[in-house]
Amino acid sequence: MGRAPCCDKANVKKGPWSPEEDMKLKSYIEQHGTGGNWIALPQKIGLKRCGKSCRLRWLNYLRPNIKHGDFSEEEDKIICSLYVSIGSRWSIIAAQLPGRTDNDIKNYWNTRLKKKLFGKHYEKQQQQLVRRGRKIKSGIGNSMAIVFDNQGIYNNNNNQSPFLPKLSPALNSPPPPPYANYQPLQFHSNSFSNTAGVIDDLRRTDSVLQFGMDGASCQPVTSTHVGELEKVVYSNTPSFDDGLQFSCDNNGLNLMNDLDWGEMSSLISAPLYPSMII
DNA sequence: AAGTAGGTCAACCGCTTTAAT
DNA sequence: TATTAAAGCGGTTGACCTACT
Repeated sequence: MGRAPCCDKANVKKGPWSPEEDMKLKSYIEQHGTGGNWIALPQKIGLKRCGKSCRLRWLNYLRPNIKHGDFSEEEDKIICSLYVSIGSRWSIIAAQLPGRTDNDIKNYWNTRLKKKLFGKHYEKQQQQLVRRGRKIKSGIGNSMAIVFDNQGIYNNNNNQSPFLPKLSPALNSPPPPPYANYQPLQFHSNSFSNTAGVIDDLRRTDSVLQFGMDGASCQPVTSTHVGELEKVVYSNTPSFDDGLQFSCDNNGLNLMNDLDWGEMSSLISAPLYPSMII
């Protein structure tokens, strides 16, 4: 049995809010607050709206100091850098931008910023892939859709976004054997420093990312070492089903546990991410 | 001028998390 | 500690608008 609905669906109004409804909700909340109970609010005011709808309307439109309209260059940068590091956690991103709502930022990202950042080429490729009905694997966390394509590689190297880190020199030259036929992938973080060792087995098992280095078997990764992963990663196994495997250079990783795949994936910068269609 | 395609954004849906009991 | 309901959240939808043919 499903969960009970939060309101009587048959008796609530849906769709756009009228100015009268806005006024009722706004003036009530300004005078009395929400009372800590959105569900009860519409009845008190005499609005035929779901409590959730009232909450959304207030948060996204009616509450004071909401900023609408164009985003500044500075805001763009904040959104992009946060998206790259934490993915689509809009409420967290919105918390860094006073006056902006998560819904606004989400819409802005989906309709404009993504294109601005990734370019038209990326959009077109996505559309073509969908049209061709090819299988797109996008399961890396919830943040970035990664499409594997062993023919038409998307490479943003010559048109790189100012919001993303520069490619490491290694990405501009062919990968060394035995990865000559593999596609370079990139992890990035602000805290790269020295490099040491080689990760030769990196895989996801359930929600835990694991890798082994210098011939050692897979072990879980600690989040404290995430930032130390080296930039260049070569994919050799386009299989998400039983673990995505990479080989890569790394950076002094040794203690490993409790890094979930979402955290890891947030370190992957999609525009630089050549991929393979399976 | 009319029809169509694409873009935008407010609002909804349903799942997850949190808080109260 | 378990259960329940509300709040929070992100993905998706669809109405409206604009640009293009």
